[in-house]
Amino acid sequence: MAKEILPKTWFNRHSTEIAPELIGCTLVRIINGIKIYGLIVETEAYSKDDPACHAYKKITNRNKIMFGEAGYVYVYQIYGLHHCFNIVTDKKNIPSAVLLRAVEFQREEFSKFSNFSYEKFHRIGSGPGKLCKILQIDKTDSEKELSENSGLFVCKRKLGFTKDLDEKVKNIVQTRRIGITKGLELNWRWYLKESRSVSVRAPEEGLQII
DNA sequence: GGTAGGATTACG
DNA sequence: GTAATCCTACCT
Repeated sequence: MAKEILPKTWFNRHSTEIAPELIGCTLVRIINGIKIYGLIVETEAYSKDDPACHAYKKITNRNKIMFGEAGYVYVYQIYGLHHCFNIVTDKKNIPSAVLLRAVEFQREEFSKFSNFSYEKFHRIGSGPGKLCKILQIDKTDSEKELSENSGLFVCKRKLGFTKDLDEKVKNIVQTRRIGITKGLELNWRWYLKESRSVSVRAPEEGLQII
């Protein structure tokens, strides 16, 4: 399992650069002192000048964290029911973030969840709301810094990840974002094609690949 | 002070 | 296809 923590400075770039690079990295959530590891398999980028971005129009109390420095957490509630987990990217005053849309758990992680068997719940992290639910992420986590201390951080890809992808003839699909009404022309979603935990697959899967 | 609608999910 | 469910942003 990956253990090298990505420093805050790693996120200090455009969200469209970060989002595909986060595929294959590991989100680590600490609950009651226990580390739960989820492989990041689907992300979306949001940025300045992007009509789908919550910070498109102006700074508000909700979105202000996106205007700050990279490596912080932005969580918001949607449809009154679900939470979405984002990592703030890019330089200060350039509002942008990457939405984590799906994580995949190895079979052994399931012993850390009570009442969730691998057989029935292997897609328990396949959706932005679902991954927040299983990892107990909510608005109280918003504006925290990614760190061991805050119980939320990201580890870099394991050695050989990109090489493995090359051998499988590229395996990251780039396609349209989900659930938005504006900015649909931007293909700012990326997912790991081979993952069983992708939330929504693109009909054109296999055409646009990295 | 009121309200439209949303970066979703689960179920039929 | 659509109900569930509530906060935020934006309007008066």
